[in-house]
Amino acid sequence: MEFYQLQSFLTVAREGNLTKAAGLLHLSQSALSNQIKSLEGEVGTDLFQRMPRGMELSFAGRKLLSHAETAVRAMEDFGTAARGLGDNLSGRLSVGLNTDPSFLRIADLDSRMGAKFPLVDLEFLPSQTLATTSLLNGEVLDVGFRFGKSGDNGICEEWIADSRFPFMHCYPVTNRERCFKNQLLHIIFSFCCRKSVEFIFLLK
Amino acid sequence: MEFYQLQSFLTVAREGNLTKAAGLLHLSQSALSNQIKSLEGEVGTDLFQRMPRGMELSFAGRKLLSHAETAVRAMEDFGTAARGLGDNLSGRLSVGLNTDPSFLRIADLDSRMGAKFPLVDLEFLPSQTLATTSLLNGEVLDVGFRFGKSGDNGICEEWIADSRFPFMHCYPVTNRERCFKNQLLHIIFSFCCRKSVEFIFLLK
DNA sequence: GGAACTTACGCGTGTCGTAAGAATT
DNA sequence: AATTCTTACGACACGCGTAAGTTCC
Repeated sequence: MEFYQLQSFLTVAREGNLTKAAGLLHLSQSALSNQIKSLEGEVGTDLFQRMPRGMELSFAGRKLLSHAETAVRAMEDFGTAARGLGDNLSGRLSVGLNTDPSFLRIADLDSRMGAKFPLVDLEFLPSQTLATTSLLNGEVLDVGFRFGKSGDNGICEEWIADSRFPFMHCYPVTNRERCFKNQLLHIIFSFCCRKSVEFIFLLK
Repeated sequence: MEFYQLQSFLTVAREGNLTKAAGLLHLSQSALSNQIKSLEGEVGTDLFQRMPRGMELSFAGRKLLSHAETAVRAMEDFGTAARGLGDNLSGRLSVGLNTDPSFLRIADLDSRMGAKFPLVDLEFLPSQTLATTSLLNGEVLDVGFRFGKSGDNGICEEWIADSRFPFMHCYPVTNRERCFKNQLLHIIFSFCCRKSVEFIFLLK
């Protein structure tokens, strides 16, 4: 029984729909379906009733929902506490800009990052929407903006135009070597979350 | 950042010693070392000071300890709540006995299991200590007692002679098909935990 | 030498995504 | 036909253990 399973459980319960939940979690339907099934296996009971129109919490699911919520909140608290004392972060992070920096409010991002993380060196490079993907794959960029979906697999996309932008769920980079950058990206995501822009934040 | 990492963090912090913690968690030194290092990577700071005599919590580690404790407790609460409503468990579980059932207090175990899980069919089979391992591997037994260590890899052993028997940590079976039996084994473990016996409970 | 942790490396399990299947509207 | 969830399957990443390497007592 792992953290990600409980997160998935909550998301599916909240959305009442596996497909939508999978989208929010940046997961395929089948992967999420398997996660839930595996959790149900460990619990020993079904957590959802499979309806023709989606997933509805079962009796056991309703019973366990609050426990799952507190557990997930506690885990997230650990994460934020950890990130809170990471003020000694340092390093370089290359950000690709596909359009006018002022439109992307880069100055704002830069100053807020600089205030909070003086040792972090943000490097901004121009990168056309169509070039961003390959620059990410070539390790030239760590992260970048683009217009519209890329479709490239292995790259995590975040709509920053959507008001319900789930930046709590930006955990695409899991390999150990990138842990450092992961944290910075967490922070950048939280800065970049805004409602009125129609591009995508890319992360390999 | 996953549940097992926080459990490991707590155990190492409590023991102040990676080797001993690895034993309690049924893990190799190196695996645990990697877990801690990976967690430190995500957190962005060292959690321990590596002393010649063991691991000592760093400043950040002390700061995060309480958060980790509440998170782990919350996750465990979820697990116990889940197991609490699993009273409709049913199925068959084969238990190998290497010696006198009365010495193993099998009647006690059986009656308590029967009271709590009337649909669970416990099957007790004789199995010499030396035969138990192969019977487990041959899927004849699901679990069995033996004297002393087996040394067979892929089989999880639990000392039930030790008063500090960590039956909170019996999570060796992870593949999906065995989830059901996993739960029963959890329960059996909690029943079998006693202080004055000198054999080992085997679990493939 | 012994006890501690880290690093290197091959292996296996589990999770992922793609794609096809089943059920319902 | 469209939407939903499940199943099958190949692929890859991650965590594991063994064993060698380092450091300190």
